[in-house]
Amino acid sequence: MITLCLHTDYIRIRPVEKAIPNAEMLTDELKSIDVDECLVAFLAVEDGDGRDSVEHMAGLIEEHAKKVNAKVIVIYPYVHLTQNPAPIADAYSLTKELESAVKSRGFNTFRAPFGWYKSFELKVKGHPLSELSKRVSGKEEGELISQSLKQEDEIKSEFYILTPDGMLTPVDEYDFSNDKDLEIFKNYEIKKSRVYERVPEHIKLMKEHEIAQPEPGSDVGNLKWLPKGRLIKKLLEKHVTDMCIGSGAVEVETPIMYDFQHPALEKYLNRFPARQYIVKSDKKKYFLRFAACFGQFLISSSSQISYRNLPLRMYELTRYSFRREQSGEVAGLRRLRAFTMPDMHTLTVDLNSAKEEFGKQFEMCQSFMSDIDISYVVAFRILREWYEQNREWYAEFAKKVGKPMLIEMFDKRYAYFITKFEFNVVDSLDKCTALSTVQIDVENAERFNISYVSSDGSKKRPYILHASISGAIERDIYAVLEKQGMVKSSGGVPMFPLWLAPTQVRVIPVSADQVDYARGIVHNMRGKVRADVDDRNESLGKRIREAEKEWVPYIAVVGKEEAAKGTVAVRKRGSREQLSMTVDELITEVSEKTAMYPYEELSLSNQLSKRFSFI
RNA sequence: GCCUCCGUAACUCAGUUUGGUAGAGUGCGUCCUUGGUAAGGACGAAGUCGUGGGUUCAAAUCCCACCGGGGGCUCCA
Repeated sequence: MITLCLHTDYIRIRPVEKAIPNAEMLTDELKSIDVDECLVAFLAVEDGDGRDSVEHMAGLIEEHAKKVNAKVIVIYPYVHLTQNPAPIADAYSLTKELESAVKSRGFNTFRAPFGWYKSFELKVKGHPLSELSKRVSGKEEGELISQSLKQEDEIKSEFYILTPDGMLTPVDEYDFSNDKDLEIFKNYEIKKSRVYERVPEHIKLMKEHEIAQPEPGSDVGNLKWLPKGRLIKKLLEKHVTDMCIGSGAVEVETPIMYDFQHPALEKYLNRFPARQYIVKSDKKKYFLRFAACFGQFLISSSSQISYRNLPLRMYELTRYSFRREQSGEVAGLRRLRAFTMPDMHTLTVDLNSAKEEFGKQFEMCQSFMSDIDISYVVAFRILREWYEQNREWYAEFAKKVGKPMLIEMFDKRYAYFITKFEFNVVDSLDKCTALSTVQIDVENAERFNISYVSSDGSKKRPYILHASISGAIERDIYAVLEKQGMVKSSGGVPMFPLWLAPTQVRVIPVSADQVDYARGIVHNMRGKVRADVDDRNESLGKRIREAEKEWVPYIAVVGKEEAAKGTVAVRKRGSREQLSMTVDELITEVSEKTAMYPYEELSLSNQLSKRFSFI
């Protein structure tokens, strides 16, 4: 926002015939303005200006007016002062806001009509303070872009394919005919354009299954989670947390906002390619975390750590991590501004130990991906000289994956890591998205002053691994829904992994006579199996159809016969056969298949007659 | 952030080209039906046509801006 302030003997303003398309209505008081002894403020509102700019500018005008002893202020919208004007609607409303802000500071105000060509005549007093230009910037906070983000353009890297036999082939020479996903991923990374007009599968499914929805009452990329989605998310969160703690991690919880001025944080911020949310508290500015790195590094830095304690793993489930992605980048569950990420950092004695941990965490990631039943493409990003020293080690990974994987080799270390891997998924629109990732960090021990005492009593810097075993939880759900959406559209039977299914067993009484028996079954399953009863007054066929549409893995029908024998007629998802089972057999089957996973109740009534629709 | 498409009942959508103030299916409610493995039947209620402005005798329909969503660019967990 820019003003040119002129202390004048008088000003006369007359709008001429012409106006821009969005000009304001010409009221009588705007048609001719004649003011004596006033401070005229020519005003240009710039792109990015907001309320703060108005307050700030009003303060400056007040200060200046008092100096020159002016009692009357004339605001004259004059876009030509800037090369970077605000959108017209913003400019108009902020112009009016500035007028009222000035008025509320005790001045008489006039305003020239907005959007009209005007002729004016004025006489500027000659004293030294009569002319003054002021600029306040509304951009100072919105545009904090890290160095790393700016550097992205300059990074040079080359792509290869590493096959399980240890062969490294430049991508251009590799034959992709046996691995479609890898080819799509390669093209995606090397940036060829794709044109799709379809809505991705998961966006339809997350609505159909009442999982999550955008919340227009919040910022973009901040979702509302409905009971079924909350349940799935809770189970995934619990599972990855159990895995990390099971691997020996200590669990902590750290603040979600951090001081911009903190020296270590400021530098780290500049090494990470993300935009931040800013929070103001009194005069201080804080940014919302984009990961748990700071919190855990600050803990590590103040802890007393001996080489005997290493490798030291520290874990937190960040609900939430915040990245203020450009609004156009936010999409469905794939990319959010607020997301849940398990973040584990491992301090290791030396690079050998770091490599060993890296390998273990790689296997944890593989195991998680298979738990949610998704296929993935592995990519490694490697500093070239590090690769040269560790060729065989990388070949081992290719063997573990059993499939060719993409290698990106960079000559200059542009970030804090020397190597990392990612597990990427390919979705229904051929988009590729990273889930799990682990990185070996060689910078931040120094930056955050993290050290351990080695066996000879000296202080040493550890190497640090950053690990997100599952990747963002929302993205896991995205990956599951995309995969099942693709199964569905290719004519298969989509389903959730059993341990994630909101309803695992749906009991359907044939007639009202069996409702009590059905409720009894559901009651017996509580705490072990998520079951509900479709006790609505609908036809049997319709209730079965709806259970199928909800992807319920086990549909248990109970009629006269079953009630008499104490059995259920089970229809397993994917087959239309009927299987007669006792209730205990069914409970055992589901419990056994889900024994390796967490269990949570669904927070909806287990009687469908009492449920309502959230959408 | 930029480009682009979209926004009509709780949901999915028709109606917008050629302006004359709304329709269907699903869901919901009431009643009938009391079922044997993917939609039983009848009746009924329900809409600021995303918001605000403009053009017009008249706007869901034409114009502008804004808000929200999808896709593309860019970017990432």
